[in-house]
Amino acid sequence: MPEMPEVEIIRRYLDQQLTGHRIMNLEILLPRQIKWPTPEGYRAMAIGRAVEHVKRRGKYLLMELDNGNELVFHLRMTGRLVYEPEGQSHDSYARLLFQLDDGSLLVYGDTRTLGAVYALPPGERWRLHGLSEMGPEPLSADFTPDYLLEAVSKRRTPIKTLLLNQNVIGGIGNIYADESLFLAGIHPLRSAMSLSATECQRLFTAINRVIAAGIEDGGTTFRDYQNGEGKQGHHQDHLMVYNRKGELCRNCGTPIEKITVGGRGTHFCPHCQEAVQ
DNA sequence: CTAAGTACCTGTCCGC
DNA sequence: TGCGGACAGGTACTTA
Repeated sequence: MPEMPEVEIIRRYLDQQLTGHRIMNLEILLPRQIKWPTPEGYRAMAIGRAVEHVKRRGKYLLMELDNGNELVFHLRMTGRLVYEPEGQSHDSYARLLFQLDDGSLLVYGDTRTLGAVYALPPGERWRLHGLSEMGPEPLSADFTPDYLLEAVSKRRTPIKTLLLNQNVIGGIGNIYADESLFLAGIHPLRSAMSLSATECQRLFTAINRVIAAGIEDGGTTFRDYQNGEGKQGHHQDHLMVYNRKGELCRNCGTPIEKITVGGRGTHFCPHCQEAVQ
């Protein structure tokens, strides 16, 4: 469900609420959500530890503990992390309950149970290839027009598919990929290597603008996404193409089209996004 | 190596 | 109204 902006919104709130608090107990309602180590090993690594920081890398949330261990969460499609000051879960799909030292509760909920939860000792991030091999993320110093140009130049895959490849760029998901390509005026089926330097520069700017706007608006909520307070985002009110099939382009009035690219639903304006070359 | 297909799950929506 | 199939903010694994 959440892409980088949504995870960042969750991170900011949890960092504020959890920092300095100690995990007193952990109730594991669905053991298979814990991918590493075993559920028992996970409990041993988490219980009794205080949270020092909540960080993020791409779509991963990283809770750094006072013994150097990290609790890692990837929410995939329907995962959510909600902080409950009153200590009461309101999630009918709660999978993990972290009881904190002040009686509050951190609830990991996940309808489709596709999310992945890990606990890592220091230096063990290599176990998570999705994390250790992730490319630079939008709005970071490593993500530059030159980097994008280089990444694009080697690949024949559709540009939309490349944007979703986390090893190339970390954090972009289906919504923000479609929105970025619209803003850059590039058709999602264009071969990555066919982009000119100018188009690459436009795409670079578009990605950063779209991701920043998503964060400013508190994320995008269609169905499942909620922030650390259990509230919705607002960016769905500002989308140009995503989930707007048949509706009129806000720029030119042409109906938005939906196709499949790399197995993912893909929305674009056939007028504003130039044809495939 | 890249690419495509499949698997993991449950809920919702659309068309018949 | 009821049913079946397609589809959903994602990634990892297998096969070609």
